[in-house]
Amino acid sequence: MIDRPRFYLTTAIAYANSMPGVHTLYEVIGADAVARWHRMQGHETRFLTGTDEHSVNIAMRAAEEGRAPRDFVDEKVALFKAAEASLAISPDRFIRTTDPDHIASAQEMVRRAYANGDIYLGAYEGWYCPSEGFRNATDVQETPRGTICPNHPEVPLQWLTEKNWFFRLSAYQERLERWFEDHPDFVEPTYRKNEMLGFIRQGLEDFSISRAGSGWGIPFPILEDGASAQRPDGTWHPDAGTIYVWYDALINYVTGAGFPGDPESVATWWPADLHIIGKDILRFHSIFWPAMLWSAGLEAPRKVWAHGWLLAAGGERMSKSRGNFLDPGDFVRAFGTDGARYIALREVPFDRDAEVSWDGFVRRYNADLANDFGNLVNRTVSMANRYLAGERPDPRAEGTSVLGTSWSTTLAAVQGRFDRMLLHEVLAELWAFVGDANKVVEAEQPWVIVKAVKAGEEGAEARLRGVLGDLIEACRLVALAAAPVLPTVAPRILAQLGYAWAYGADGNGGPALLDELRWGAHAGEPGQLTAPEPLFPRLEVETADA
RNA sequence: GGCAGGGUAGCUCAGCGGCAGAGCAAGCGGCUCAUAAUCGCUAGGUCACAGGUUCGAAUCCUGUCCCUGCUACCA
Repeated sequence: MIDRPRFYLTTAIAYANSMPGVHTLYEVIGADAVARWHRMQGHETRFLTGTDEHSVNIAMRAAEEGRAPRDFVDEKVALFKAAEASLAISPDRFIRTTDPDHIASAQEMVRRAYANGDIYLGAYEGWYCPSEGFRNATDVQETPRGTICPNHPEVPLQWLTEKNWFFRLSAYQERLERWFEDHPDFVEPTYRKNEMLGFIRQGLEDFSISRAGSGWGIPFPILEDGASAQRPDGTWHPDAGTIYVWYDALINYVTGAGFPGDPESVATWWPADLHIIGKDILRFHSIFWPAMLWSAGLEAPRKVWAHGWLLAAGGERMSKSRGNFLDPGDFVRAFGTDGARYIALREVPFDRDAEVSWDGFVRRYNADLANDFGNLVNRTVSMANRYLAGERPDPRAEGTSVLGTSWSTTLAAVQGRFDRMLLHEVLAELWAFVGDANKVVEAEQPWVIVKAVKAGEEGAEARLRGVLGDLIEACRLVALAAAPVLPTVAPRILAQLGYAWAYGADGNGGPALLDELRWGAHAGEPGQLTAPEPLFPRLEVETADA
């Protein structure tokens, strides 16, 4: 048990069938910023992300390359981990659905649902592609030659019936409606919640949770007669089939909390505070998932947040097959770890889709990071070095400083936006304050004051120290408040200002962030600034590529 | 088809009965601490289209045209 607030958040697990794109990592970047925001506040935080590795599709892709599925997904997982490392993503656990504890977890969830009477044998029917398995009715195409699957147009589809286990979702209809009513913030943004409510009210059907055969998946733990499918030698009976990939995938969130082997950990970490997911899988997370949990005697998560998407020019969804794929390697090489994170979270509202472009990214980087903030830190450090020999003066008292007054409203707004998951607005608030600081430099003109100091004018020295103290404090506060988004640059800024960095690489271990974010929190402590060093080198405008 | 959301400056968007706004991009000027930076000013709009309600409509109502999302087992 822990004695401080805990926060358990997850991303969706990424489907390990190809290399990651920036549009996929956007969700992880956002979740990482939220995780760091909680860690820096001193909350006991658990941030789970990972990969979804089973399914007929993945087995097929591996077979196309003549490789074993495990070998195939290992390679994809390495690509995801490398891309996340380059973006300073800091999961407390990177979970894979092929992990042994997850396999045990998914099987236990099936057993519990069975014991609760929520699982029964039925027949699943649909269009079956010999290469890809059952296909969604909306994905198949009618042609003169018959019904085909777009990925394998040469092979006619068969209408097949398969004996499967079904989950009694219909039994949870009323409870789900009540849950949505009693927890109006369960799904956000609100318009997404309304879509889900509409779906529930249409009437819920049971869904299949197993597939026949011992393919690439977690062995279904129960035989048709209800007996355990595990054989004396520990292997699983192939006749039991496998757990259908959705029933497998969602369960990673309880595995990550320690289910089922560590009840104390589950008591600490479940229910999750937040699942951050894409809008395309909201139904599974907000309707199927709570029902699955209730069936197993567990609580529903506290919040599901459906974020928007990065769209290419013309509003097209980004994907590798459309050729508008944005490679995370190019992205990080161009903008740096922190620049890439900032741009992604600033250019795309966290609650909506947005069209993005390489030119837009460059403009945003130059305007916000190189010019407004990077240059503010640079000119501030430079002036303190030049005019005060690098000694750090205190800021003026909050009530007597324009910036001190402005900061109190900024901080309140930042907190509110963070708590409502509006990460783009968090940054907009902070950068409005950066603009205030740049205006203060022009209004007070330290280079004029310093001449008055040299002329021995009374009060000039105090004025100079006051202005520079305010500017240094403004830089410290913005760096700290933006640290969840700029985790590697923030410590460098504090170092230039003569402050030690008190937090670990993942944001854990330092003083409570909200104390640090008080105007003048370190007044009276002597400090020495270092030589100025550009943080975000300005980029030349490039023509669109990537 | 049904339900929901949207169409406002070159770009991204805010405003949602009371003088059309912000940021970026563009042009001009100031300043020199700074990363060709920054500060100020300017320009830029049939608020998708047509009708209606109102003293007054980007905002409310009706219709039309576009765009997007949801409408169950690819994940």
